[in-house]
Amino acid sequence: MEQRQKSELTKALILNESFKLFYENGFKTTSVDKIMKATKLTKGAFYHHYKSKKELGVEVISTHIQKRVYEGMIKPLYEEGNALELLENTFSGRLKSFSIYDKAHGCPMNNFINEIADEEQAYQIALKRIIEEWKAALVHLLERGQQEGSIITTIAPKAVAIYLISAFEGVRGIRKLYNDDQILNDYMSGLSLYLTQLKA
Amino acid sequence: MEQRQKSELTKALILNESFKLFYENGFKTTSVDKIMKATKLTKGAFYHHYKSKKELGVEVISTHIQKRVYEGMIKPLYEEGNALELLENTFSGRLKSFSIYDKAHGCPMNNFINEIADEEQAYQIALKRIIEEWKAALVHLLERGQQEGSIITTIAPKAVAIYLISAFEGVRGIRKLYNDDQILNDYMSGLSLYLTQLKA
DNA sequence: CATAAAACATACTAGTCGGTATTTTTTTAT
DNA sequence: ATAAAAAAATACCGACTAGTATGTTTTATG
Repeated sequence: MEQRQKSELTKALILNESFKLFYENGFKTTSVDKIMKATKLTKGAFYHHYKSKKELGVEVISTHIQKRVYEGMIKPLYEEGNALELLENTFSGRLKSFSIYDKAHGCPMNNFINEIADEEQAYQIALKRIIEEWKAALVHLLERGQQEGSIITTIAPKAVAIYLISAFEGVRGIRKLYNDDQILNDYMSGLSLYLTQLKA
Repeated sequence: MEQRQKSELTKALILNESFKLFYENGFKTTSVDKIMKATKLTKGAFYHHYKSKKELGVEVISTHIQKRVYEGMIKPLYEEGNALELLENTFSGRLKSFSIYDKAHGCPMNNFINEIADEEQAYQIALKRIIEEWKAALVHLLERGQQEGSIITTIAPKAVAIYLISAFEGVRGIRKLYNDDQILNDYMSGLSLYLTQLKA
């Protein structure tokens, strides 16, 4: 196989396996050994491609996690249609699409934020970038709704955006404590209510 | 000193120091050694009072953290006065009261939830108890508001309660990514707006 | 085909982890 | 005073940690 291609394939393998392990067991307690055991490669291979575990952590965030949030929560916001319906469909729809596995382990981004964001600026910056991208998409959509007359103009889009993101990330954590979806249903009722009140 | 008193003092010391370290550095990466170094006692003393680190973790949650949430977010909800004002004062007031230290490290409960709730049922149960107590207080207050005619009766108190808790815990995490309070101000605007829309 | 570089493997370090076994010190009850 | 029990200290275990040093194999290029 071509060298460059092989290298990229290996890095992708490491990224995939480490994301999975970070998601299931947390960042700190997932050792480089465990990751490389999952890839069926060795530690030598790891330190050939990454200079440290920290570098891997940042890359997992800025590629894998960023992409995941973008696909699930940001991209749908740029579609056409009624702004409030789009919001409800995106937030509720995402929750409904989660598997038991996803529900039990919460949001990968939120897990990172709460586990390591206060320990290393590099993580902080990479995570902040995702939130900012998400916030920008929400603000854009809310402003569009206001311009189109479907959303009341008395609200500050930025404030609503932060409140929406906060509640979503919050409930993703809280769901971990329960063994059923009641809490998610309550959240979705709460969300629906909130959005209704934004209707012009 | 009386034996029983001394024992309780030592346990309290261990609880205090471990809470602080868990809060600052996380549960998993805070070792028993580090905790006991902070107490200026030894590992032998620790395992005399606790049978495992897990037992300590559960006790930190069900005493220290439970009490902290109760004092800051639950107890104030049972005071007299307009329900919506009480809600705004409690949620916003709490955020405003946080020190830089508190803001940088997020919510101790939320940190535990996101770090270890999916790994051990004992933690899950202890944490769930806090959320349930909080939720019950919110539901109680919202129902009172409805009865008194200050809150619209078209909303489901349980759903609003979960949405309020989720957003609060969510923003406590997200704040970690920033070095200023802008995000908290946005959250508080969003909250204020939300509560206004519940007004009868 | 030779040579260099990239990709990966092996073996190791010094330190940390939760937990245990054993001993010493302190306190309490008689 | 003394024996029993509680509190705490000391020393240790095997497993694990991030990272390094030094090999070997594979691939690209002259």
